Amino acid sequence: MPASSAVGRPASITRDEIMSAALSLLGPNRSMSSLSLREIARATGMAPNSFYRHFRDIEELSIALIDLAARSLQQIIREARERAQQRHGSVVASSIEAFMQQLHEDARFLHLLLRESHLGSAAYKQAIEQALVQFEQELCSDLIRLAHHNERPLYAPDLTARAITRLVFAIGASAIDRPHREHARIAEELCAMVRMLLLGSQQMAHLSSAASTV
Amino acid sequence: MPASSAVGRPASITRDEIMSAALSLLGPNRSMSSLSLREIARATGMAPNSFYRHFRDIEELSIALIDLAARSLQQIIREARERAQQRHGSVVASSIEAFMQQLHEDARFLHLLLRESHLGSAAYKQAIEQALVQFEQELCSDLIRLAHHNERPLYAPDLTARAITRLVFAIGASAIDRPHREHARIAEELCAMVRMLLLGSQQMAHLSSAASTV
DNA sequence: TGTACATCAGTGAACGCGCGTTCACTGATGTAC
DNA sequence: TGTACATCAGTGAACGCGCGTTCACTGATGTAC
Repeated sequence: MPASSAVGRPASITRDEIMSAALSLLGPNRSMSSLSLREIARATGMAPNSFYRHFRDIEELSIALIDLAARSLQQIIREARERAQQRHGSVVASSIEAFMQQLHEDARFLHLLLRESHLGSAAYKQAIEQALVQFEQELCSDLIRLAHHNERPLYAPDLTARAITRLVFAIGASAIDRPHREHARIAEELCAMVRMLLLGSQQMAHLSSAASTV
Repeated sequence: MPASSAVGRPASITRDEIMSAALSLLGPNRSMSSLSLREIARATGMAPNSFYRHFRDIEELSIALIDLAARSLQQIIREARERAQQRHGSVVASSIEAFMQQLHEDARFLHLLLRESHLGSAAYKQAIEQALVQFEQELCSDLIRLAHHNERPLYAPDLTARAITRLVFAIGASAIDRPHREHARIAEELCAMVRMLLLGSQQMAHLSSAASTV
């Protein structure tokens, strides 16, 4: 797998094509770790050994897909938040809405991030964990900004952000197996859960500041 | 796999032995879905085809293991709660403590419940989902009892119980990969997160009852 | 512009391996008498 | 108590299969001249 070079025969199969083919094989009952190299080659329409021209092994492909999925979801949620801020709507509600919308439209990307968090090689798990931590951090700075704006401080914003992220991802993961008509209800419940976390975090900040000023 | 009968040669390999062998193969990088029948037979010390005398296939074994793990964890947490009630301690804190203790001692059972929730066959996923729902229900009735005792009602106790269960399981799942020395900190953080949910739920109950009595 | 050439993307054939599953069997056991 | 027998747990050998990986190759392409 040499670095792309100007000399020699140019590639007619692209990394993207292989990644799309792999993605198309995923589904409610198929995880990345259950895909074989030959299966991916078949879906791409190439000879099995051609795989090696593009990726060292399936793990490398998996990690590339995780990165793609994480960037894609992050972008979608970022856009949703910006739209919400412009309309002075609820940032939390519209993020969750965007998240569930994505789940509805095509679960494959989310599948990757939500349901394979704890399988596979150390490197693979680390790639997913890193993506989650990035979500947490982005949410954390949003929460701090929001808390400042509302004049309602939060207790340990990082912890709060992590709780929200993990909860949304956990509930989202189980929502993939539910029929579409339940998704609206699940999104509402998820909003209520996140509201609990935010209200509770505010309450804890209130309690601990009251204790420290006595 | 006939029902156990009084006639004929009695079994010298037991279902339990096979289940233990399978369990012993699990670990941070091995999930049930990655085990082969032959591998399990090897670990049990039997010929591969003997497997069929005890289980129809690996899925049946997986589901039996899920049931065992769920019952075991449920028992441990039930005991922790009873002990806490006798000592008038925090039911939530001691449940989480018992949970993390179990994680520390032997992650295998928890591994099964926490990390394979969304892989494998429909029947397998359903078995895990059912175990989670049972946890939620048990926690829900505990929360209702506790809320009544404190005279601090909760908003949608079932939703609150689900949020707590899913959050604890999600954080627990990622804790398996962390070194032991971090477990105490993670347990504390988990307690804070659960406190957020409970305080927030109380707050929401308060707000909605205030709204309805105006 | 035309041609020779080096590069390297993609391939067909082959390898050895571990897999799930089947078959016919062996022989230990409890039961009937 | 002793013996013949039916049952059935466990097995050895074999099957065909899909797998990851390797090798030597072909031939399309861009570059140098």
